Amino acid sequence: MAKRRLTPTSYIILGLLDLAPGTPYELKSRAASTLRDFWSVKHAQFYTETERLAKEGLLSEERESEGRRRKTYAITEEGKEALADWLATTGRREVEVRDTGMLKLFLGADPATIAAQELPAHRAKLAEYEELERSAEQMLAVSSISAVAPKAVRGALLALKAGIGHEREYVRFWSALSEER
Amino acid sequence: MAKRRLTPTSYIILGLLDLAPGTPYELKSRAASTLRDFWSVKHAQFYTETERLAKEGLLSEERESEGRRRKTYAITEEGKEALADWLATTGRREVEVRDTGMLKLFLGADPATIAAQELPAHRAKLAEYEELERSAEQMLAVSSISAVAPKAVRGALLALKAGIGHEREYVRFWSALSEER
DNA sequence: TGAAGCATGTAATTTGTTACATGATTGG
DNA sequence: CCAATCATGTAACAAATTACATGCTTCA
Repeated sequence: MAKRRLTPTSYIILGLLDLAPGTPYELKSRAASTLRDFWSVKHAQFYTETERLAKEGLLSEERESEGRRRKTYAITEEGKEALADWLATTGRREVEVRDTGMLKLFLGADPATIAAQELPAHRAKLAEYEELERSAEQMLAVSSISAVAPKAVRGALLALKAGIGHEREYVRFWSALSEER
Repeated sequence: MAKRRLTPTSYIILGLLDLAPGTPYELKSRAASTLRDFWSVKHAQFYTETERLAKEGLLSEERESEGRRRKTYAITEEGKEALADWLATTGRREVEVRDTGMLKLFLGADPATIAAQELPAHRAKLAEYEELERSAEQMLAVSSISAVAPKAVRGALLALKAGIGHEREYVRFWSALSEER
């Protein structure tokens, strides 16, 4: 079983399955919102990548015997190890933005035109995040829940806070460009 | 000549060639720093993608007859049109972050561990950007230059300013997490 | 003068994306 | 009960990443 280097996509799947077993479809749903904003995975990948990971022994696979014969995956010990290793190690880092609006601006597009499209989108995203944050914090405020909340839940909230900061920055930035005369 | 949908990578190449003709290797160099931080292109792509674009008539290709027989590409009228269209249209937008540190945090890694790696990297990036900004602004301050500066130069500066804002935000964010007890 | 490291490409492999299909549910 | 839409998956295609090669400079 040749050890390939796992991709971020692999770890996303491992991480999501570390919370609970599920079908590729469920994973796709869990990955919707928030996570997709900073590392999107197309739905077909949940099928191909789970299969690969299962073949490598990092996931176990169980197929319904009747009906739709859905496959449910669960993380194995080996999978947990791989995930934990990656989370703990301080290896290759990478930060990249992939923002089509910014790219257009960079390449010489008219700032006001782009801003007109970007500003409302970022405002909306910011509002969405703030709403999410409110409800998440209410939940965690209930101490009985926060006591058992897995690391990843805390992590998701932190990432959300980061997202809010960046969205504020985006709103600031594109606002300034909208007003350009 | 079937019209495929061009990718951001295609437009990056078109945009860089819109400034001046060049070999794939030169393009790679132009794309280093700044641009790569928000849309990275691996060096092999500069070879394969220029070839595709040339085949589609968006670039013209000229090969040295002696020596290393390097290929120099230039943007064609058709290419300029394609670029301008894309820059002017307000189509599909996409914003994605692709930040391995944030992803680890999201998936449950220990915040302080990640912060210890991220914070210095972002501080360094911020310093680099600020330095770049200073020299760019000095250049543009010379009015004879700024008068002829192409749109893309202005755009690059704006994108740089955006980058600075985000790096500040990153520094703020990871600083807070480093202090966590 | 030889090693290191840029410059320059191509090929192989892996990933990611798009397209296609079809069964199940549910609101109207 | 029918049209959306959600759920579920596979297959084909395109793009990106990694590996492999090798000629040129340059500096110790």
